Amino acid sequence: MTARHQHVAEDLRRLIAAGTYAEGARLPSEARLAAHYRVSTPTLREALELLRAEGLVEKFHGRGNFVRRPTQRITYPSGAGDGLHVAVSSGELTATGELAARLGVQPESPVTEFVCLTRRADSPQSLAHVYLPHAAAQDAKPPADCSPWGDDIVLAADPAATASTDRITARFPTTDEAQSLRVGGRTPVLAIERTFTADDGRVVASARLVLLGDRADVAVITPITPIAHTDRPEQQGNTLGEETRTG
Amino acid sequence: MTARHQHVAEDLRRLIAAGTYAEGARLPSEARLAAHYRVSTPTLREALELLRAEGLVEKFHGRGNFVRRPTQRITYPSGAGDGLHVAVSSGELTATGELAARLGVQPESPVTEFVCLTRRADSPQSLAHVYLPHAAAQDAKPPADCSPWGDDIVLAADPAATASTDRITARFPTTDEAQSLRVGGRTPVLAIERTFTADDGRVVASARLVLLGDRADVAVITPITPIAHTDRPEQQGNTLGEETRTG
DNA sequence: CAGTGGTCTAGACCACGCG
DNA sequence: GCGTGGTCTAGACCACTGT
Repeated sequence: MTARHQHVAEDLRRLIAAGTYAEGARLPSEARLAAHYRVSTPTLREALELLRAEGLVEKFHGRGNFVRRPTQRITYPSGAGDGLHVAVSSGELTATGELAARLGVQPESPVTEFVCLTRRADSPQSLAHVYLPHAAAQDAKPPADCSPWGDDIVLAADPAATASTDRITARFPTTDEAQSLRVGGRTPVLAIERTFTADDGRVVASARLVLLGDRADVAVITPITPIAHTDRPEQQGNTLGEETRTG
Repeated sequence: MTARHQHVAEDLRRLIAAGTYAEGARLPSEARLAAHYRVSTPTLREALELLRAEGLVEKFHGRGNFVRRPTQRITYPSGAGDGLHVAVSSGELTATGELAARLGVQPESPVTEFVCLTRRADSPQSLAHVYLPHAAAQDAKPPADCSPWGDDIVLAADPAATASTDRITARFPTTDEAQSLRVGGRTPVLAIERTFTADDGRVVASARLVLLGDRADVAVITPITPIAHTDRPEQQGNTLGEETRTG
């Protein structure tokens, strides 16, 4: 814990908190910082990596390290806050095995994909991929304004959707996700696999939401069912196969 | 993307998947691996760091790198799976500002803390801290067997608890959490701040759950309320102040 | 004690961004 | 072209583990 890079990170945190390095400002170059703290460049980079993972700084190749603007946390699903801008794009693809299984359609079926990238003041906040069976997506077009999670798209395409099942986990972003969200590959994200179902259990749509761990929350209210804890796990549906590895 | 350490990591992944390095087996020492791949030790360590973050290997200072046993994912809240062992300990402390605010008690009030560490086959799976106002915890003692999330403890202490509000995010573990869960500080975890409430809205207990991102899921079923997305965020309670920074 | 990982150095060379 | 970050090297020394 008395590692050099920890000390450097600590000092930089202090300076950022004190406002010496203001929000949005560029930090001195890594070479300068390394000279100032009398550490080698890898050590200094390690310190910056810590700050980046904490969401305090943002790096840009060829430009420098910048103090990230403090961001209010967004709370899902209420989507708290103004100033959110959602950019939606759409495309066609054919369902591969996993997606087809989730949607309950034949593999190779045509599927419409909507991608919702939410920003606040140019800072990416969340990324949502919504998958609709082609048939349902007939009259669905990318709305100019929609919720960050694409719920509107699903409801517009198929109002029969009455519930969603979320499977939430924490992981690192894929390369694409990291690029879209403008973070490094080592910033933890909240990943939500969402399945929209109708009353009869039919799957209406599937979505994958990726939120930045340091900018987003998910809020959930659960009724407490005093179930004996020694039960076998048959209480609520999770018929997806158990995974063994994180890929 | 053709970085040396990526190539090394890829090859090691392949060897692990192929069973050349079996589950639980020790990998060759970092020096040997570095020599074999003709890279420097920092580069090789970078590759191992990737695998560790993915949950494929586990490092032990002075002993070596080991292939981690594949672990089934636990799905919360059903707690799917047998073979879970929950160790419970308890203690007393006085509520500091944040905790007192969550529990709705005066700062410096006495609070009973329960810590539940869940393991499967000696592998830590989750860590739960449950906080009960001292008064309610009178007749609550650490049960020999309880749910991994400590729900039982809360219900035993105060059966009035009827709902819980969860605030879920993704982050890195604190030093303590990393130690308890036997992972590095750079493995993403799912952190859940849980508030138990009674019908009248009174806060009964508060809990902090930490799950390993690569070993756990949270499953949530939500009814869809077709709320206009342009609403102001007044729909569901989140009276906690908005945070601006991840600490 | 010997072997292992943990951390660090003082450079080097390459790739990107911007003027 | 110049300054920036991205990656890598070939060592060094320290701390921990087990015999």
